[in-house]
Amino acid sequence: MKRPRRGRPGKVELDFDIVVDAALQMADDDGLEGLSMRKLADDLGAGVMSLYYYIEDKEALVDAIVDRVAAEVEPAPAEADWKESTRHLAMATHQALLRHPWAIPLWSSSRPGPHRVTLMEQILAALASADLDADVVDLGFHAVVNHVQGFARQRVGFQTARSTDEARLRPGGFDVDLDEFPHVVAHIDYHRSGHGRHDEFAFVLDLILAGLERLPGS
Amino acid sequence: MKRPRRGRPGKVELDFDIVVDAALQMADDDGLEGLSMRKLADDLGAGVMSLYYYIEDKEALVDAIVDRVAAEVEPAPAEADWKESTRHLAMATHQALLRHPWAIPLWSSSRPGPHRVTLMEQILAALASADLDADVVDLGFHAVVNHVQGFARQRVGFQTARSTDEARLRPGGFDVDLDEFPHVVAHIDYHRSGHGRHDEFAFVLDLILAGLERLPGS
DNA sequence: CCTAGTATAGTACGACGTACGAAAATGTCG
DNA sequence: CGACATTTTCGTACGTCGTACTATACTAGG
Repeated sequence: MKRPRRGRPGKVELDFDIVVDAALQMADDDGLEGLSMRKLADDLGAGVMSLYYYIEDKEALVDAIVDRVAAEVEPAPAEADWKESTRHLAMATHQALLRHPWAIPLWSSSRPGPHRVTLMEQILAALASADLDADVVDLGFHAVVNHVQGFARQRVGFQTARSTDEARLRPGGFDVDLDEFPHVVAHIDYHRSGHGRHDEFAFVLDLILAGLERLPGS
Repeated sequence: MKRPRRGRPGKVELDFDIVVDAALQMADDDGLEGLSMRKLADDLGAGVMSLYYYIEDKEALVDAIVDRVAAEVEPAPAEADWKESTRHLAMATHQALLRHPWAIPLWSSSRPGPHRVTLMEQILAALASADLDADVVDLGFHAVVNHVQGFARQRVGFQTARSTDEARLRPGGFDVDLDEFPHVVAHIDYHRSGHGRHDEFAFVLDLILAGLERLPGS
């Protein structure tokens, strides 16, 4: 059934998608810095340089797995109005980023692939479908995007700093005496106590969306 | 005048601050990925391993130069009210990040040093001095921080993508056909034409601050 | 003078991304 | 059927990186 292969036979048959899938899995397991070409090839049972037949270089591979994350964000239902659509897209993006925390720092920095551009298009289209000035659309777009990325970053940042053991084990070069920073302590406690925790993300998101309507542009 | 040195003499006298200063300079010149221990030692005319007498490892060094950036943010004048203070801190941070673009991705991810904690404290203190609920203080803090970081990232992102030459020279693994994404094209054009350019950062910042007052908490 | 502490470095190891080019299969054409 | 181009795989090797280990040279204190 398997159509005969073309080139020189290897231990396994490779493929762009196979390579990217394995890379995504490895990033999910070991983080971004745990993703190396050599380990990836070993995982696949292939030679290192075989990978380079399908990808330009490691940077392109990383771009590809980031775009895979963007592909996980499902479009909003067709009948949704602009606010529901934007809300849906923001929350779906937020959840995708939490599933792949290594992607958070790359979300806006690396070159966007087709799926991420599609996602941008959907958000912009949703905002444009409201009766808002172009200024307000632009503003709202960045507000939403910043909120998604900023919140995700803060969330995983606190997550890793949560286990006080690790924080003590790795005091770093600095030992900041927190007693001198009462507001910072209060802020940390606020989050620790799970105060805004329930769904702060959605709450602030709705504030942003509601705020857009109030602006001069309707 | 120069007090006699203690240890084995090297070609130059080292020091924590000297090392960090040179590292900061190198990051400013060549970016984060251009900062290597070897080049840093060469720059200083010292041996590579000499650096490790003053710093734990490269990560700690990076933490240190990020904190230097935070140190460049001057506190708000004492007579300013909460809104003026927050505004001042946000804008000063924004400008510091634009002076050191390599620091933007690290701003929230790496372990905060004393100066960054001090900056957080100042922002939180400013917000707390207003008559706002704790919820609103928390919300406002993250809104401001996200805005600062998100805006800086977007700014330098567009800056590098600005020269259309480079964007064409490096088409990457993807070639996204922009014709299918009219809203994205419009959005890019909007920014290209320098529309919101004048001081969009401050404009949106003021919107955020004004929005905080309107919330149930006064 | 001797010992402890301080400061500087050379060497070497393992990991990384990847340039280069050889090699083995299949397809096409005479 | 044979010659050649094309497609795919991969071994080797180079340069770079962070840094563990160790040796060394100086000063201060006893």
